[in-house]
Amino acid sequence: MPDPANPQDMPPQYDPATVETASYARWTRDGIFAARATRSTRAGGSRPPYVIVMPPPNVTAVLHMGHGLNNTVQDVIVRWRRMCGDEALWLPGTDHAGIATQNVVEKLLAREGKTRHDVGRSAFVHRTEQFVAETGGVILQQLKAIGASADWSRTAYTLSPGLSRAVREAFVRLFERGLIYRGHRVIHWCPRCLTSLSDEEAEHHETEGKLYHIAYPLTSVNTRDAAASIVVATTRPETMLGDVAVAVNSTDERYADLVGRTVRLPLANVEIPIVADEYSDPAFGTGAVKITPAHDANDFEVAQRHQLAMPIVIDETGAMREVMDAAGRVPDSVRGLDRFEARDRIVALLRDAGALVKVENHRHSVRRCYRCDTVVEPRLSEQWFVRMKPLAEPALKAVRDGTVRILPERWEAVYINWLEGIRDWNISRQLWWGHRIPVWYCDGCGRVSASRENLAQCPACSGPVRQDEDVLDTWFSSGLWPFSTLGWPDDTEDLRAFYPTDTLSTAPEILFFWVARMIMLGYAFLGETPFRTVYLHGTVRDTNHVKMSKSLGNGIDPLDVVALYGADALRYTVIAGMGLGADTILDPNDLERSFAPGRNFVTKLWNMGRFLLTNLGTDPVAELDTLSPQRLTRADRWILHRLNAAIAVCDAALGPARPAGETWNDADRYSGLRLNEYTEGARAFAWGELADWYVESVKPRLSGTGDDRETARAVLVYAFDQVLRLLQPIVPFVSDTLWRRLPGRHDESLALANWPQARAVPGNPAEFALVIEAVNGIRKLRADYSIAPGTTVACVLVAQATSRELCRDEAALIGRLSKATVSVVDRAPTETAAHAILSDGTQVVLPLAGVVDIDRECTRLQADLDSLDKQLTALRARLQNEKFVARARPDVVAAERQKEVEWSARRVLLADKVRTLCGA
RNA sequence: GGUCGCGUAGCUCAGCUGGUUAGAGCGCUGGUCUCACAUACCAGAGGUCCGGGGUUCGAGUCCCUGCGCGACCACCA
Repeated sequence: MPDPANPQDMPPQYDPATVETASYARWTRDGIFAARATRSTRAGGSRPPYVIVMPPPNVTAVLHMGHGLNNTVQDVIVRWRRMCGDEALWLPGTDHAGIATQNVVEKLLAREGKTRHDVGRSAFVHRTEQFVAETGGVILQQLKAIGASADWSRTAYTLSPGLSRAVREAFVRLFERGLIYRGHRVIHWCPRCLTSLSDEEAEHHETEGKLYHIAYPLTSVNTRDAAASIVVATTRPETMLGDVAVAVNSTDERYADLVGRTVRLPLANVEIPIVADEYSDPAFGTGAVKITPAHDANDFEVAQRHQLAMPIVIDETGAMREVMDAAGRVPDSVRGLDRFEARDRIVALLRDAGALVKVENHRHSVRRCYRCDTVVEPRLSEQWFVRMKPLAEPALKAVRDGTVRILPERWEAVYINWLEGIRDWNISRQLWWGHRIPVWYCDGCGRVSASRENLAQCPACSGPVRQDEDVLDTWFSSGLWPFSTLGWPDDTEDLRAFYPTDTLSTAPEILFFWVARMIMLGYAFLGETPFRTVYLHGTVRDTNHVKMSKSLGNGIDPLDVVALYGADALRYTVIAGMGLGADTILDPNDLERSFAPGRNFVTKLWNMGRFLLTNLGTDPVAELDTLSPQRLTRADRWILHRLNAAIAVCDAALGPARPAGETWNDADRYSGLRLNEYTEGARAFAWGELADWYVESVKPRLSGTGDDRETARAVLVYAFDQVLRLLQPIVPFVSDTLWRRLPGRHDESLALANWPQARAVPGNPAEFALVIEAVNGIRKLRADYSIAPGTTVACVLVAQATSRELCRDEAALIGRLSKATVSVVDRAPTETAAHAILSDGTQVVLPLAGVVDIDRECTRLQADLDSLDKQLTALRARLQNEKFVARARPDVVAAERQKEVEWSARRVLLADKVRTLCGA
């Protein structure tokens, strides 16, 4: 059993499995994710609240990459804010997901050969509750496996008693304000789910269909008539059985004298009028449109205008049947047929009757149920609606004036456009699983009562009442989520401390379903926006850019990734690739390749920690502040300076956390939450600077003695500590595990440590850059001349006067990192040699007596010189261009001038070298 | 039909208000098991920045246009 406190027990490869479960258990035990209302500044505490409510996954869901992505985003943000000293709350929960869950349970019943009607409503609901209790919420456990730092003590559920009370309160308040009404309308109906759907739930799909031209014969024919019939065009011939009129545009001269006449509806054998209505577009089809009020929303409106009947000829299952006012319309040979079979049959019948004029191919969009993909049937029925216009006003204003910002910015226009044209929301569903509509009907006096409490009798006449059979759209309860989860409608401490929340992270697909409704309802009930930032991330797709989904078999199971490479590797990979709003492309067929960046980085961090912990020794490590600034070496100053730069990059990428005032100002509005930039900033520092250069440079100092060893240990530990802090939000497991082993940390938790801040660095931090250049120069020469890695070469630095001292001081370090014996001189030796010229003009000279290929070196040098000449010429032309000097930004011009000086100096040296070595 | 986005190295992507010789990771080539790390290190190859116009001293970046993808919205039957 390895001892995690003993660095000797650290294996060279990080093994996430041994660390992650234990880490998470410890975080839970220590309660570090729990937020307390009393600490919020809004409740008299000292910490600004920072709140994210988790988009509740369906209670029956299992984790997929979409969840993995979104919840990692939220976790990174909330962990960042937690370290910044905010009272950070990430509030988790699940959604009862009306249709989705009911469908799952119905499928289970189907396996037993039963339908929900066989078992009855209360038994069905009970069974569903049972199912949810047994299998639901699995996803929340899975989220823990990827490190989600949610406050699980507050886990909410839309169908819990508390949230159900919020739903009733919301419904009744809207009802009392006249914003909820019952209407007889044509709505989208799913014949498979047997429920109505909102406009948003009926998705458009482009479909290759046909446009049928059907002749409706005039009932009486004049000699003046050009034809004995009027031809209508339709994509859905089966609905003709429900036709009540043919509409033509009043401006359409072709049909001017037919208006007011009647035609005989084929097959149904009913006489129907020809009416004039603006709805008919003369340019489409034949310019004459059949009117089927019960099965088309537009036709419904036409029928209302003309006071026509509205016979229903398709039943709720999508089968042809006379349902209402349609007696005799459905021929025997069609009755009972599914609508699509009926279409074929009717087309055949029309063809036989000679009424089918022609059939054209026609591409159009067909709406399908968002849950089961069944083609939706427009259907006349009685539903509950929310009047949206008044609710939309404040929600529009909030985004327009910057109270709420949406990232990426382009979605704001989409949001505004949708809200401006918003239509009433059908909230009733003919389902059993959900919040039953809190409305009671009195058959005695006809009163309709919405009530917070269950009613046993009519409040008006005390007669018997019955509750509405329908349930609410699942998105109705979701819309209350940011405040129902905090205890609304009660005036709770949580609500005061944490509402409004800060950031909502989700996929753009549910901008209308959910985000806009939360904002509208937040204003409706709290008078305030539910959050200040909407962060819309992209979609996870495979390498063919196809959205990952279980049904397509192109998904990646995040738990597989966790098992293979660890949660940190998953998180890092996903976050590093998070361009704002951009899709994430991963290869489900090559997890190794997809997640190597994360796995490699985590291993690198682990090994850096391993080196540090095994080479630190047991002496106490000094605090950086206690060291005299004079003791800092060039490397020390450089790495501390680079750390400052990294912190600045991360801060700029992440922040600002919240608007400076009531609204976002212009500078802040679209900045921040660039998670990929943050990750890259931290990675580049950790790997490219700290590991590659500082750790390498510090090695001899650690095994030395005295003050310098103390300094090196102090700086190394400080820098590593700080970079672990920067990385904690992204890779919490490995960073916390390493951090806890640092001297003096013991039982602290990195998740609660302070976020890094820049500190003043004495002296010139840039000097070390020359060391790096020199090492790179020598390495390049070695590679160019194929000098075996084992051999140490002699090397001369011909230093510029300004950097001579620096080169002398650091000669040993340069030599060690480049495997060379370095000496520093003032003038170039004349022997045959390879060389490189550094940016300050210092030359690296590598004697190659007997080995160097003079011709090759000359060729190389000449090429360098040519290239430099070319660039120098372009640079000088630019500087001599009056317009450039006059119009370019002054700092740009200054930089170009400086460059000209440097390049000229290099050219002199290079030309000199070419002359000595190559003659000519 | 309307609106919007994208097209930069073999792959996935950065490139912020136009201004050095366009970057990273993965992959590839060559070399290293160098006492933290071969899930690593060192060096390298690889780009007409989708095509065509234009604005500008200067365009991957701005404008127009063409091509190719993609998303969202939509009551033309």
